[in-house]
Amino acid sequence: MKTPGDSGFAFPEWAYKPESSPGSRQIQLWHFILELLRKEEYHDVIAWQGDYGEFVIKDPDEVARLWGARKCKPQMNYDKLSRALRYYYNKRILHKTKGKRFTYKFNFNKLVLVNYPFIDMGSAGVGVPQSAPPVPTGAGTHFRFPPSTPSEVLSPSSEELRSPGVFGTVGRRVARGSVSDCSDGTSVNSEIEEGNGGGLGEERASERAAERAGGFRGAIHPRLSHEAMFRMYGGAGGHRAHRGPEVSGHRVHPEPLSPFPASPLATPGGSAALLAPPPLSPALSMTPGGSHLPYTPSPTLSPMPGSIFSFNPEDMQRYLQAHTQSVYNYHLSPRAFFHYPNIIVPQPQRPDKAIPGADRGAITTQLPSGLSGPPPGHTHPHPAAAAHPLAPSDEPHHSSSFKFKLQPPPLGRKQLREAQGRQGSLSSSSTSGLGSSLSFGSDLSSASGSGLVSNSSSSGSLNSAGLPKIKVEPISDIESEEEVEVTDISDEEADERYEEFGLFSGHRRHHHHHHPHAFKRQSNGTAAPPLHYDDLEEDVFKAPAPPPLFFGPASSSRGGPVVKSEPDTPPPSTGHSHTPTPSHCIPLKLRFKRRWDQEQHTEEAEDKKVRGEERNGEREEREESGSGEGENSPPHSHRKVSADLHRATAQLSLENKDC
DNA sequence: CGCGGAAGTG
DNA sequence: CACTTCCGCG
Repeated sequence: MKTPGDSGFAFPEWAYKPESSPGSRQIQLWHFILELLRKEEYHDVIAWQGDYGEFVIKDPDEVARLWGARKCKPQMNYDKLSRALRYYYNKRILHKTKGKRFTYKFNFNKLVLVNYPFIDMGSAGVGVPQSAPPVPTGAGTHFRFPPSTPSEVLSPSSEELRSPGVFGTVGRRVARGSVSDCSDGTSVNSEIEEGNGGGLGEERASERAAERAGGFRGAIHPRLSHEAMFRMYGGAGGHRAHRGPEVSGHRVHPEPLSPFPASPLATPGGSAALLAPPPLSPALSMTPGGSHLPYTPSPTLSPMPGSIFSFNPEDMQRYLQAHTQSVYNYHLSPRAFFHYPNIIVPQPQRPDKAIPGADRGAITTQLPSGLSGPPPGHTHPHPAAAAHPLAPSDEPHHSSSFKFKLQPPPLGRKQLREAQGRQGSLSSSSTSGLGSSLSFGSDLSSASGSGLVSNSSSSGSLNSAGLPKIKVEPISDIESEEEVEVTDISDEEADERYEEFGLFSGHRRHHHHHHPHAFKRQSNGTAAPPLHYDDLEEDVFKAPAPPPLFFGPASSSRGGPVVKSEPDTPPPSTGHSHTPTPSHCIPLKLRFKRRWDQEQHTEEAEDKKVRGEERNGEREEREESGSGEGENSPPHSHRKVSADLHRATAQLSLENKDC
């Protein structure tokens, strides 16, 4: 079988954005890896494979060599390179895919999440660079998706691209070998050329690929096209890896897993449809086969000159839905959803007997009938091992599953309700306690915002503004906790998922300084999966969710946004839901935190390390204070986060000076 | 092979 | 800071 990577998609271009920030430094390894991944020429050396964001270094020595060349470190070897990669674990940029040699997985979110609309929206106010105004472009049908970085992204020499027209340059950026060499033109480049025999610019290659894939390119502005966002490489299908075939025994996912696959559901004119393999959402990567709705939103172009992307609400809905499932499947903290305004979280389903002994439970997702999403309620009975990518022989002991409890949304229900109440409620299954549903009011974004959690599950639909809603059904009535069984999702996955939502993760700080016990990463992780919920937690909480500013009043006007709260929730206020209750922030942070901590204390291990790094940003001080005001002043954190992400995403410096 | 500490580098 | 180098451990 060929590796999915062949047909891989690439990261969105903006992911590569150099944005040489003030200290734009040298090229970073992850960036370099990304570069290699995006070039077809290197598919024999390194390629996307496996789950979303997962890539395999098919030829470690070669990769090391290339890296060494790039950095002018002739002594580089895989051992060293891998050490560097390992440092990324703590940074959460990468994960190791256990059981698969030379296989790592990007934590794409870390890198790019920032670019998500939600985030931007939210952060926009705060200082996200480039972000466009928080107002929805269209009447409410689209999400605004200002790339955090200007569209020019991709190419190294930003100047070139920077032309006012922004778009104009598409063609040009090309050549500059991204993988450039130490001395100009020589070493690495040459290698590159060798590989592709002609050296098409990276871009070019992509473009071609894109065209092949859908041929839609022309329709849209080049820069803004889907492709731009989610650049994909048409896979050359026939590659065969020279290095062990064993790599992926049987991958369930046909596709390449690169992080931002095109949307399957692309709009009619859209291209995505053309891509054969249904892309997985980044967030979903791990979800048991079939149980989740794989979906990646496909941004469409917005008319705005500033290159703003818009997401189709439906798409978003699907996307979110998918995320939601992931969350539940992988026991992500509900907090994750805080970042998504007006979303209703779908409820996870228990594994059921459907899968005897099998691994993970699949979750069924239901979309609100009104939505165009995926078929409601379809469940996939066979999420089992067979389907799971990792399941196979690689991991014999997959069976080991551990239980963890999902924490229902925080307790502050009252508060929550109140907060949310205004948002409208739909409710669906209500659970008593909160179950699972959260609704996000808005979040991080505005400083003033208040994050909301609704206890109840609500149904989702798009609100007038176009926000997607996801519904979550409560698994159990239990108020506070749910038990779910998950199979070995070891930290990796957990982390990952976690991170996916962790828009702002990155700086985590802990109150408790260190724990006596250090947890180490275990290899098959059944045992102690270190989860890093804290990150999210912190981040999430730090940023109080502001009211759904997204659309401003106007949008709300439409029918009521919809975030519904559970039946319990009293205030059905219909109509305009989003109430800006800025002051309303609920200091959920801790609440969640504690709970999750219990389960996740494993994380602490990392804390040690991370802590060191992140300790810097400690200004967390009174997070706990129940007072809501804390929430009001999130700007800093946001800003910081954004900056971080940006930074992360940014530095693509291709050029390298002489050694 | 993979991990991560420790020291060193620019 | 982001590695690079070295290394012991599993």
